Amino acid sequence: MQKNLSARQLRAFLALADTRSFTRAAAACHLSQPAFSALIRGLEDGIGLRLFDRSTRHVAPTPEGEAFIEAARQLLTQAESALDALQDLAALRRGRVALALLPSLAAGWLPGVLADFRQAHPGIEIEVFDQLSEPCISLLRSGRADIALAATRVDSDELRAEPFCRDDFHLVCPTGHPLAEGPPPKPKDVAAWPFVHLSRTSSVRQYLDAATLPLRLHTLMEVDQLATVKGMVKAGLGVSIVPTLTLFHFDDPALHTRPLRWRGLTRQIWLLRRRDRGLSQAAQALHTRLLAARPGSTTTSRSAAVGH
Amino acid sequence: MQKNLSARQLRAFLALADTRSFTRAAAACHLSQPAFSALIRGLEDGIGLRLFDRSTRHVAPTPEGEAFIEAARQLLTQAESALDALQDLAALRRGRVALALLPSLAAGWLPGVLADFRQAHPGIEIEVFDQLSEPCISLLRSGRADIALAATRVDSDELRAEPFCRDDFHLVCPTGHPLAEGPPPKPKDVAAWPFVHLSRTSSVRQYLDAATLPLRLHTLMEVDQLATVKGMVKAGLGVSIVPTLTLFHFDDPALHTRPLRWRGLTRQIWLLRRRDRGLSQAAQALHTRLLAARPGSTTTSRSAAVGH
DNA sequence: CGATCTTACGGGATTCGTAAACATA
DNA sequence: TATGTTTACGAATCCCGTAAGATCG
Repeated sequence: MQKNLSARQLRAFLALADTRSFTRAAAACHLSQPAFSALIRGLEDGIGLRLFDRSTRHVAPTPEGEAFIEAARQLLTQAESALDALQDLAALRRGRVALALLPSLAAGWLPGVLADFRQAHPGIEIEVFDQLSEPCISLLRSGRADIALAATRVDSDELRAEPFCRDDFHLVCPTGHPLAEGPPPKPKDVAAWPFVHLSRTSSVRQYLDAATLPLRLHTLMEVDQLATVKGMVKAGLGVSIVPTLTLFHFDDPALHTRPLRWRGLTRQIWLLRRRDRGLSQAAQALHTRLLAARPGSTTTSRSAAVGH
Repeated sequence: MQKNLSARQLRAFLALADTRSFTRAAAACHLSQPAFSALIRGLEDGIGLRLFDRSTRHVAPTPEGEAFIEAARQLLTQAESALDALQDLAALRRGRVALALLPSLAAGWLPGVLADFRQAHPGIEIEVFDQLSEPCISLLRSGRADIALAATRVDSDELRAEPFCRDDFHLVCPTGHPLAEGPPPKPKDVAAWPFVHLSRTSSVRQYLDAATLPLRLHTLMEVDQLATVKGMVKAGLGVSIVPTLTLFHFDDPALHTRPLRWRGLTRQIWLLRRRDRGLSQAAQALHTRLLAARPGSTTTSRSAAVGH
């Protein structure tokens, strides 16, 4: 039994049931009256049942037609609501996107991007996982995140990595500290001072160790949070080296920061996505914005404006 | 926004989501693969959103397509169930019909008709109102009955009457009674004996009075129920005259019945329907059977077989 | 006889299937 | 290279609108 049923037929049926006139219903459907008549006949033929009693002067639903009115109305409503929901997604009026990224990006750079994004698409729910690279990748693998920005390149069967931005490092020392002035400090210069390290779980430590080899920095202590680094350095206990992206933590008159150009002392941030699943429209839109506002891009985003 | 959505599109969409292959889904839809491809493209264009990510080697729903699967499945299920319900009505597998008719018809003639009808259409619910003509017509007017068989002709704006059958009258007397034999009795013959009348509320009384004018029958008593008439006559208290259709009440060796051919002593039974509303398929089917099995028709119905 | 639904019919759009081109693993 | 999707294209079908016909009040 080849049942085909179209939304137009349902709309025509309801229009006829409402107006009880082929002429008026045809007008309501923007059709000529004979075409409308054929549409109704097609519906009736498809069902194998007469839905309207028509004499030239009077049109009324048959008892069966009457019974179908409610069902048709409901059906059409649901179809339209389903399509509306889909079109809301297409138009970015609704949706959801989950982003996993490094805490440094999440705190300093992301807020401005999201502010723009949210203003453009207020209906889209955003979930942010501000985690280190490893958890970010797990979130992506498990499907809880759509996109990840992490310092680890993972280009596997499941995941696809593309370069996102580079992150340089800055020296942080108290204002007036000897390292704050003069020619750009070398590893040996920094090694002369007590150094506040970030914990090993952060990828930063690995970059530092690699870039200072064969020298070893003079470790004063290891801490987990950048805020702690700031406090220690500000108190004059030592100096530190932190990624440029985290500099917003150190915006303080008592502190001085200066860029370092040591060989190898730069890290790559990768944008990671699942290979098996495309991005939702919302994720796509956010992806576009992330790229447009990537640190170091020429496009001035609100994040840059706020940052300085 | 001209949303048109057809069941074929939904079926195609679901087939593709299930099989994840244009080729297999096209086969499932009995279409060539390019035609199927165009169908999907038409759906996507109509929505304005890509529903599948396809590379030549892999087909998978986009996140939005994924979200639509459930809605589409539900929509299609409901559409099919609505159509099935309608086709059940068309095929007389389901439905409902309400018939209002005189108690005499309801008890004697109707059961056989309904037995046949029910056997042919077990899924159709039947409601019988066994009432006198007046209530029958009220039921029809109020819409609680689809068809009425009554002794009153009502041909108004609302109701349409067509002749259904004629009903003659029989004399009822005890076996061996003088009126049981000899030439057909005339009114004056019957007037010589005590007579058991049916109550005035029955139309029978009016026909009797009219047919015996200017004579008046010798009224012994008035009762409401035919069973009471039978009891009285059987006890030898008097004789009576009853419609032929009620003769099944008097099938008793102690009683004798014989037809009367008095002028005017015949009543017309009318089949009444609403003028504003067509009959449902179930009512239509019953209507056909009522006519086919009408008393006096050549067609032998089960009612006739049982009646004798 | 007038309003309204149905039928008839020519033109245009849609949709089909076959065949060739194209793309990815 | 082989499998599977898209594009190209001619043919059949469907659908629409105009015009004529039928029917009921």
